[in-house]
Parts: sequence; C-alpha cells; structure tokens
Amino acid sequence: MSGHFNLIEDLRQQGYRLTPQREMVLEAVHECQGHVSAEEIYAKVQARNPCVSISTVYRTLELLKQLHIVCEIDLGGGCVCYELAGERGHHHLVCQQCGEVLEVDDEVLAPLKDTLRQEYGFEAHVDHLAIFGHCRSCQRKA
Amino acid sequence: MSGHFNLIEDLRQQGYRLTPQREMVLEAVHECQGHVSAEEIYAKVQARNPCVSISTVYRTLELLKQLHIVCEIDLGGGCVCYELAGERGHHHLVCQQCGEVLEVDDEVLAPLKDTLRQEYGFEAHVDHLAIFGHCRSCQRKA
DNA sequence: ATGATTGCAAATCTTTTGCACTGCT
DNA sequence: AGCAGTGCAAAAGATTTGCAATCAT
Repeated sequence: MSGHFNLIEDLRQQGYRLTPQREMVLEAVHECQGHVSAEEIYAKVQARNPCVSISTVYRTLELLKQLHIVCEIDLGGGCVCYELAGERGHHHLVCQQCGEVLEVDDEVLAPLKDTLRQEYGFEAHVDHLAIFGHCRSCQRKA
Repeated sequence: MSGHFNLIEDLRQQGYRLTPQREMVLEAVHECQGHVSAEEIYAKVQARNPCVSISTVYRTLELLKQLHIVCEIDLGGGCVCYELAGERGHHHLVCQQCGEVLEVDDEVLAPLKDTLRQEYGFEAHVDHLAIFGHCRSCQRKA
C-alpha cells in the first residue's frame, strides 16, 4: 500500500519498530475507509496471518492512536471504532433505533464551535463527534 | 419520595409489579439529580438493602428505560449513565487539561439540531452531550 | 395460587496485562 | 546483542442469562 510509506516513516522517526503486525493493522484500517472496530481489524489481519493475536491489535491501535496516525471514535453502545487520522473533518449521526451511522461534514459543527469559543472561551476539540438520535426512516415508523 | 407516585402508577397501569427493588432503584435515580451509572445506583440501593443484586439493578433499569421512565445516556468512554426521563437538558464542556466542567444551556445546541433536522432529516437526541476541549485558562497557559 | 420477579453464580463480551519468548534494528 | 514487541493465557470490568426459589397480586 503506497499510501503507507509516510505513516511507516512516522513510526520509524519516532523510534518505534516496524513489524509485520503493525503494518497489517495499518493496512486493515486503511482498507476500511470508514470506521472499523478492533474486532473487525483483528479479523482482517487474521485472514492474512492467523498467528497474530488480538492483544497485539489492541496494543498497536493504542500506539497508532498516541502517534495520531489513527483516531478512536466512540459511537456509543459499546461500539468503539478506528479510522485513519488523515481523513479529518467528519462526524457521525448514530441512530439509536436501527444503528445506522450517517456521516456529517465538519462545517455543520463550525457554528457551534464559534459559539462556544465566543461565549464560553472554550476551544472545542471535536475531531470526531458522535451525535445520537433517530434517523429519518425510524422517525416515520414512530 | 412523593414524586414517585405517578411513576409507580405508570408501572402498575402497564401491568408490572411494584417490588421494593424497583422502588429503590427508582428512588436512587431520583435522588441523584444528574447522571448515575448502574454501579452507582447499585451502591445506593445496597446501602439500604444489601441483599439486592446487581442483576436486578440492570434488569430494572432496562425495564424503566423501555417504559421511558428513565433514559440512558452514553457519554462515551464506556461511561453509561441513567437519569429520570423528561429532565431539562444540559450539556457539559469538559476541559481535557484541567478537568473543569462548564455547563452549557440547551439553547446553544438548538441551531445545530435545526441544521441536522433540515439537512439530514436526523432528530438529534442530545439531551446530554459532553464536549471535550480546552477551557479559557488552559489556553492561556499554552 | 401462579406467574412475574429475584438472587446467585456462571457465562459473555470486550479490553487489558504478566511473563517468557521472539525478532527487528 | 539487546530490548522493543509479540503470543498466549489469564485477569479484569461490565453486563447478561439460566434456573430454582420467592413474593406481589
């Protein structure tokens, strides 16, 4: 995956080792454009090398998170997902009824950020906000 | 707790039994005005009757949730809380540096809700949103 | 009486951790 | 070579469930 070279460099430059496991986790996250759970990443990595353990996946994700290579998204309901940190600027609308996840552009949040900054002096750090509610189709059912 | 009578009636009218356990869980949620975790409710109930089991607390919360007597709030990070349904929404700005928590009125979120409703047909359920970032004083230090 | 509700313990499910071994640099 | 990184299995924490006993109605 050519897109990984810079990330691999990031790893190396910060004194971390490049292992096949880390590379595979990175690729798995990269292939799944959207959000993937640790379990899904594990499955994807397992498919290529069954020896890799789930703990390594968790440890690697933890590392990549600290290096800001991937970021963690808490969608609630015990669903924690990961995605490449590069693709910034979108948020998630999570339907509490059917579980569907809609993506929302960062611009939608901009006015809120401005308000918080101006009225509260608070610099909101909402790289990936999960907003819960009910989607259009589930509203119709009710 | 006089405020419980109507809720107890709700229970009865829907054919459910009123047990001391359910009453105690209900009171525990009522006493804690803010959000309480299942574990905290369990502790509060235990203080009054050590025989009550944690599974009953979970089962009762599940029931009260279905009856819309309490609602579940997922603040992320594995922190699931409960509170009486119908309480006025308030939000929290959590400073990731110093831990300070600012309260924000629900009105601040109104424009965002409108946007989501109009552009995405999404009915946001942001009764209790936790927004992380940095407060005014911590920004100065940086 | 009788069926809903509970307590207990054991089962899940997800994530973390201790420790000896492996393998990247 | 030396130590970061890994695999395994066991631990931990939160929630759920099977089943026999209990209790509200």
